[in-house]
Amino acid sequence: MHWADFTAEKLSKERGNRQVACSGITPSGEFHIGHIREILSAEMIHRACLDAGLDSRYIFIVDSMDPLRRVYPFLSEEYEKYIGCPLAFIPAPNSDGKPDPNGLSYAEHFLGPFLDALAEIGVFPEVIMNHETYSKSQFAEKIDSAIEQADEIREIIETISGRELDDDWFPYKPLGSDGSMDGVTVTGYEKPFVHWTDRHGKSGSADIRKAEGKLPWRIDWAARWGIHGITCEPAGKDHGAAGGSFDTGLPICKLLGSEPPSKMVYEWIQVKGAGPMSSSSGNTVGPIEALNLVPPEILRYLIAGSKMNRHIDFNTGSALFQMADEYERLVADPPNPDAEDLTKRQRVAAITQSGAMRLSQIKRGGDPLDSLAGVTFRHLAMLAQIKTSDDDVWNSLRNSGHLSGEPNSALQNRLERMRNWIGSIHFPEDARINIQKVIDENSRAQLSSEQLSFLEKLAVELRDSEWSDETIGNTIRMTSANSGVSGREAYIALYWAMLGRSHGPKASALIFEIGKNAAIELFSS
RNA sequence: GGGCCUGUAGCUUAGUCAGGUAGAGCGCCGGGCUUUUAACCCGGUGGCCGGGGGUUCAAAUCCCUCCAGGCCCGCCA
Repeated sequence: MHWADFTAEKLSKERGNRQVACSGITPSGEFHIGHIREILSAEMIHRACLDAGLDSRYIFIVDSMDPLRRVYPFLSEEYEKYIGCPLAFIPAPNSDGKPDPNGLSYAEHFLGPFLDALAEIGVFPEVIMNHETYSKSQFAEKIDSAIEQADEIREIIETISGRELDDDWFPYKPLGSDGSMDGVTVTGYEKPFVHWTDRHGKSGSADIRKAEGKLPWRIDWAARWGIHGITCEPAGKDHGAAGGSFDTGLPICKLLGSEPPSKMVYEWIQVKGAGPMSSSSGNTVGPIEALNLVPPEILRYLIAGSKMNRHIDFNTGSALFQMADEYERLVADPPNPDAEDLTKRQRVAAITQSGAMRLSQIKRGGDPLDSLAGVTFRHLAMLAQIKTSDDDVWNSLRNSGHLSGEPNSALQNRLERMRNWIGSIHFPEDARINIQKVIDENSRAQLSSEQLSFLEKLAVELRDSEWSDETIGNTIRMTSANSGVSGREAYIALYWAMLGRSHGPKASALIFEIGKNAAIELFSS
């Protein structure tokens, strides 16, 4: 069974009909591909719950109340003064990394493009800005409860995480006079006010019914489970470590009077750049960038097709061919769990694969066949490189029998992404078609004298040839017959001459794209 | 130091939770398509399931142990 369906079944038994799946991310900077797993793990479980007939919601909590922790490399020094301030209350950086007082908040700034990317992969969460949950007083009861039971919570955190808390530790962090929660000391509590003095010597009171402070992370997380009735929240492996925030969250959530979701941990996505630059610069791949290269259903399949506890190598190099082709193959020839002659294992595998395919669809319940491009990624990569216009690509596919009529949106989408990919540093070099200007020494060494004379003759014949795919093909055949080289040898010679390899895409189409003068120059060189 | 995960064919892996004769894709090899779209079709090669021990009629699967690799653990989501 697919992990999402398995989880849905488990949730149904444990928590009944009403389910709330949740993701949570701090918008401290650009979102990256790893966040896609956070989102999709929960969203796919949500979909599986719906498919199982459960009443399910999917919420995405944006940790907008979290403070800016440090001045990140993409920020200017001016952000120094905002350290410790909630991301919802400070200005977003402009293109120079300077605070832009007229723009969006820091949190919104980074969230917007991410939500756009999510829409492209068919994810439409209920977005909850955590600072609003604070300002709408929804945290108040939990905060009061946490303060009243501060000793118990301290005990839980110290015992389970093995961490020693300071003597002045308090389960609520008020904002000081400058809006920062750094350097603020709690001096007392009179419901609903937490009294404080800050590092500037000023004192004041934070109303727990407003966004004037927040719970520390470990308590915040535990509290929100209860506030939103969350039944499932897959967490990154960093939370999953023994004594981590998941482990302390479970008892704290109960202490605050709610039932926590059961622990669920997903592995991380690692970016192994195929391009030479990514290893040195170490830059991450953003979801928007990823979507420019990878068709959305295939990005979903990356997550759906991997078990939660396995790390994923996000590879925009040659592995992308493999992943895309695997998806294509599955859609074209779907596994049939009902087939008679399957062993138990094969049946389980078939069910799992069907689930992965179902969950990979952009639209829930969408027909996988609608996402069938009908061409392998590798083949499309070749055509995209030798055909400059999309119409020529479609024509070529019609000629080869891959396409009848007009391309569907999935195929158009694939080609668009493919062109982006080819234009990027991520496209694998060995798939790149580099047409030689002259026959290099290495290629020449591969060729017999007959083959070389064939090329010379071809150059002459082409001079008077009409410039069409078909005519060029005929000219090749005619010339090879006249030169006494076999068809096979002739083509091999052409590929060595054009590409420096023994194989390649259809030669006549390639010569057509090279153009008459360049081709003649090449073959007579 | 604490903990998690992984180790199955040359490569990527399914199957491990619910034990029942090791599956797939890629690659490779051979053949076909009346002489090449990196296409397509057919067939084939290939694995003491990391090592060892235990439980069982039966172990890739459960238990113990060892080896190897990856990762997480600063109130930091």
